[in-house]
Amino acid sequence: MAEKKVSNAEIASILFEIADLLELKGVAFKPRAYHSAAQTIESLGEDITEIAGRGELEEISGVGESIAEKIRTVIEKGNLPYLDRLREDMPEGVRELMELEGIGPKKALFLHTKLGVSGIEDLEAAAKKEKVRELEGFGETSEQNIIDAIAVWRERHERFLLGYILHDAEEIERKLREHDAVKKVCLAGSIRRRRETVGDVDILVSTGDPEAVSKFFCSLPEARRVVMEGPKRSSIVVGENLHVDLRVIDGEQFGAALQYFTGSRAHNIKLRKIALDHDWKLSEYGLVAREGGDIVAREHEEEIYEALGLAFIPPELRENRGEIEAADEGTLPDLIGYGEMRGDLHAHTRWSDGSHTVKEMAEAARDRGWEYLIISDHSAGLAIAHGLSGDEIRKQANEIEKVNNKIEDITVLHGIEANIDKDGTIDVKKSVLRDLDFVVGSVHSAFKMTEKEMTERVVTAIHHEHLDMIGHPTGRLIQKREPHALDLDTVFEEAASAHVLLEINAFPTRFDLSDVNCRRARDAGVMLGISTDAHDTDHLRFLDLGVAVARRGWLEAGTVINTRSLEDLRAWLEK
DNA sequence: GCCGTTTTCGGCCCGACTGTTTTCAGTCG
Repeated sequence: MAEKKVSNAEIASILFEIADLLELKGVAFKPRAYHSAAQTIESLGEDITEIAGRGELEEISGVGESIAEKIRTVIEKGNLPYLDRLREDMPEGVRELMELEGIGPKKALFLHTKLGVSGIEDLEAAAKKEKVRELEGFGETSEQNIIDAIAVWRERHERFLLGYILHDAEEIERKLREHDAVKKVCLAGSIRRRRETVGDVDILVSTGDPEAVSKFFCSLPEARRVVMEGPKRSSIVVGENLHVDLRVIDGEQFGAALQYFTGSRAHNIKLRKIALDHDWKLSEYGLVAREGGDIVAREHEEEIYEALGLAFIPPELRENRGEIEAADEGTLPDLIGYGEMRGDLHAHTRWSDGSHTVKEMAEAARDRGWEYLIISDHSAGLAIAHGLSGDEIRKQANEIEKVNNKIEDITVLHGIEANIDKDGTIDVKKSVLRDLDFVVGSVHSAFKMTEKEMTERVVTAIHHEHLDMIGHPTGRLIQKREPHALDLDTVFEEAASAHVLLEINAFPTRFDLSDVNCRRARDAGVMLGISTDAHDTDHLRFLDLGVAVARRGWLEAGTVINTRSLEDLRAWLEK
């Protein structure tokens, strides 16, 4: 009987809960320790069970003797008596109150003690009965704020997918840039770091006329609602309840503000500690001497990193995943650039479930300046997507040849996205595959297998003589479907030795491999390919999102096959 | 509970805002 493996997310969630419960109890400092350990583990590139197996838990930053012991207990026993005891001490539902904006541990406990509320539903009823305003330290306003916070809590529980909002955010940024009174403008926050999901959008501007710019911002046609409008800070709601905040920054402090608002929090905290070592302090207003307040750096972000003795850290790396240490040692990767892609490896047409013809897709790819486009429609096994039979694949070859004869400045290659069946076989005959330029194999069915079975399935496909790339290797859909059980270390090892590519699928719902898995793959010597999985000419723009994932995964151009010319791509595939 | 080119003990990131207060605690990013 297979033992259930504890995931990093589960361990992180347990540590987050301990942090919250300790905070509710009023314990000092420990909550921060648990919180910090949880954050690190949440974004760890390796399975924590593996690390525990090697006895190296305490090498994880923020994990010491005590937390390591608790992690081991969870892995071995599946539960944690320490957490159970904490839960007994703290009435159910109190922690839930902390999910509300404006409610922290103190207020949560106070509301529970005074009103007997346990949980958000209870609190809402009490607030509507005007019970909250009677409490010491509360008033009518804070009661209304609680009611509003509950409405927000109900409405926006999810984050937004980067790929679906980046374009709109950049449009707003562009409009601001074109405004006469705007001197500098830049996206900040998680969108600048290109996290796969984004909570809200932060835009920084410097201007000589804050009021005019704020007014312009709040009257943008995209603004469905103005949350607040002021000279320092304004906030609007666009699209499906996405909050966009504008912050007006003094031009001399722009670099410091940009650094600060780009985050991540964990990254910034570490930087501030380094600043302290120099007897400086770092804030959104600048890097300044603790005594006397002399300014060390503030106008440009680069100057702040330089002053701290660090190489400049690209925003995509600022997650406190070792980038500060690498910047200190001069070992940061020379990240793949957004302009380095030469073509797309995976796109669909009307032959299967795409919405454009081969010619239309080719022209759109050419207009992006690419050298090649691989058309890889679905195979017959995916009936729902009108997958192609062997005959149809041969007919498609004729069409592709015609398009190549007609269009200049781009080469269309003929590929297929074939299904990897349950037993690891590819659902297209070798006699057909042999004539194709590129073969992607993807799992599209029977996701619920054991890790062992799924790993065998994928590894069998990797060793198929015609297979070139595994498409969306883990099958996850962000915020929708968990990755299927798969031993990635084995997959990486086999892909590297079999000379098979793993895909970074840049479709906004996928981002598969993910940033942390890219980094693991790189470390295992795997060659990766970035592709859009476009089903529409407009989707070709997703390629840059894939580059963002790759950058967050510390990848250099050399480990991404489609930074290479068509000639070099073909040479690699020949091997 | 973690961590260490000033520490194995004594610190632990910074500043602003909000709502409720005559000086501040709590919360947020």
